[in-house]
Amino acid sequence: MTLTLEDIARIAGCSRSTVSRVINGDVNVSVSTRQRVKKVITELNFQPNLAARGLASGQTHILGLIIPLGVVSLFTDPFYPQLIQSISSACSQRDYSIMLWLATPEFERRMIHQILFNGLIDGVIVASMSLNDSIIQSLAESKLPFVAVGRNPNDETTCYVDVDNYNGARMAIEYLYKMGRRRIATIAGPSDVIVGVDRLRGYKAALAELGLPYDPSLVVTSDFSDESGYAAMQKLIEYKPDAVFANSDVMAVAAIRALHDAGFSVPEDVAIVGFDDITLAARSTPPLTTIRQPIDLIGAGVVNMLIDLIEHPATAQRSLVLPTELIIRSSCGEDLLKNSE
Amino acid sequence: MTLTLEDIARIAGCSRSTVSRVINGDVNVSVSTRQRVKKVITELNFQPNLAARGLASGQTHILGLIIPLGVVSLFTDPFYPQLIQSISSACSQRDYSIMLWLATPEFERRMIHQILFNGLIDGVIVASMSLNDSIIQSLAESKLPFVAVGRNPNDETTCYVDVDNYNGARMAIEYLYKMGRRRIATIAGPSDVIVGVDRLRGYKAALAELGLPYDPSLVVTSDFSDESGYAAMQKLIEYKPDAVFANSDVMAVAAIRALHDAGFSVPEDVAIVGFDDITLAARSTPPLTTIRQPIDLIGAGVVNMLIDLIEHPATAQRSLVLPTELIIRSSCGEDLLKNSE
DNA sequence: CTGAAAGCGCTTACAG
DNA sequence: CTGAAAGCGCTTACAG
Repeated sequence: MTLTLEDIARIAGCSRSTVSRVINGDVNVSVSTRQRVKKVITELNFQPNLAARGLASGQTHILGLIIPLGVVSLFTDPFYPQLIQSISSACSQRDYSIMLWLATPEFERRMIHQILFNGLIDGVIVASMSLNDSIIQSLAESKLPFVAVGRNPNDETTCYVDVDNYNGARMAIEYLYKMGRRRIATIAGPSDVIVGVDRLRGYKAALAELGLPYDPSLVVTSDFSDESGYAAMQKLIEYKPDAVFANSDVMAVAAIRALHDAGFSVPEDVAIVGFDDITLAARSTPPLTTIRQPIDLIGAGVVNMLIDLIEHPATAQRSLVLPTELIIRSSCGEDLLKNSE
Repeated sequence: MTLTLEDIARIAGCSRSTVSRVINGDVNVSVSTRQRVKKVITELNFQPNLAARGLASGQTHILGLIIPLGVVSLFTDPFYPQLIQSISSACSQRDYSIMLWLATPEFERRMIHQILFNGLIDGVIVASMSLNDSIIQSLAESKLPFVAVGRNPNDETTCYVDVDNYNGARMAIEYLYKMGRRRIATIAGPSDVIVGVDRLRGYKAALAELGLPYDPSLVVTSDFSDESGYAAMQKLIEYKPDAVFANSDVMAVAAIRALHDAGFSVPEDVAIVGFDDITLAARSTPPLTTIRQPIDLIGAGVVNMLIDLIEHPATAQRSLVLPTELIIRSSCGEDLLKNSE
């Protein structure tokens, strides 16, 4: 039932080698033969068997996508689904398919092995957030091309695509300053999560530039979950910040809830800036001012870089750092500012 | 560098056929040979090449997962990420891998073809929500085993795993009745989405059983998005319902927001029941009473059914309908009830 | 520009 | 219980 190269060759009146050549865009085929073969392929809707192609050529046009789930399921944050979506769409555009591994600790070792040595994957994308990730190490030991979503400051060989978290955080703080806030707190990420570290650096740098004192009691650590955002804000309240920069929109919204529950209002008492610009941000009450991550560009960037790496094995580390953008809504009282200007 | 069966055979002192047999659990291998081979495999951490295995045996141990994204990105609802997670975990347990296709309309035709005829997939799971889905039709025409997440009343051949949406909706309405509500509205799904149709049937059946009149102005259609939940509630307000059963938690939370924004309180003025029991439900203000879908069981059910189908080709339609559960929190005023009892 | 042939790394009758 | 051999459907030097 299923067609093979041989069938197409017979019908087009040529050899299997020639059909293979036109499929793979080899230049050594006469124009007339090429047209004839292409016509047959299209009419019969022929699809080459990828297992056979992979075995013969070593290229499957399949990319692995590994998302370590860690302890807290990061999947409750819409950022990951959107990232998967953007990677999936970029793959389709480049005519690649994707195999997905949600690496829970329990299956991690077995999975890694499967992934690296099953000969089915041309390269892999790892959305690893933490320093010293064992997955990255295993990947590095294999010869498989891979690129990480998110940089790792301790790693000078892994190729990555990242977002400018440092400057994103700076922008947030500078904006809060411009809005008249002076006791600016932050709900930071865990210290082993790189985006959190970078955003905290940006926070501190901005305070220094603006001549604001750095007060450790205004920095509370979280794990990016809604609950920890809520709890962080509760802790912060006693230190009376007039603004909070949260490391994610999910936590920013949780912080707003914590403030409301404690009888404070946003932005009058406390201004809030989030990070990500997920759909939730525009719909919160009040709508959230936030730092947008260009998720579509991350997906496209990482897929293109990986395919490039597969086609032209890299000698040096490659990287792409995408800009963030301040999206002004009303959680910092923009309206008040406009009126006073 | 990468090991092959031949390498293992040489080291273990037997033929490649024998190694293949122990890997595949063939009984025709002596105990001593089996042990010797297994030892070598373990020590060298040998992983058979899946492309070669797929080509030779026709079985790749790879399952396709297709999620049609449709017009509205269903990915903003945490239900899908959780479903992916549960399917992924069930696959790992059964030692299968998964290829993911997020089928946007633009790539749909090409993808379908790729998926069906690339010879790389043993079977597919489709999380299709709509009637007359062209993907299901293409799948049915191919000989590839597949199972759907969600039943299709017009289709008596496709195997599926579903949740008891009909009785879930009934439970919701009966509970609202028990809480003293009599003007019970519903934020329904689109008419071409099956879960919506089933829940609407359950809603109507419950009204009939309880002797409540069916009032079409208390039924508003939505598309499962936050926005449409909000808009639906706004429309409903003029008909003065004292309770609303929303087709998803996302919409239930949006409805609460719409009520608050219009000056009503929940549950005093209007009681709300959602559907899904995503994490958001427990954290809304007030915490949401909802109908829980057993997402983990859906994932395990669909994966096990598909693998079973691959191993024992089915003659008849198979189905699995999982029970839903009423999770009582405070959006219907449970506390009031407790106090009055 | 084209075809015959070898080979990718497995599985699986077949023969013993 | 075990091995030699054919075959899965492709790609890719090689020869012409």
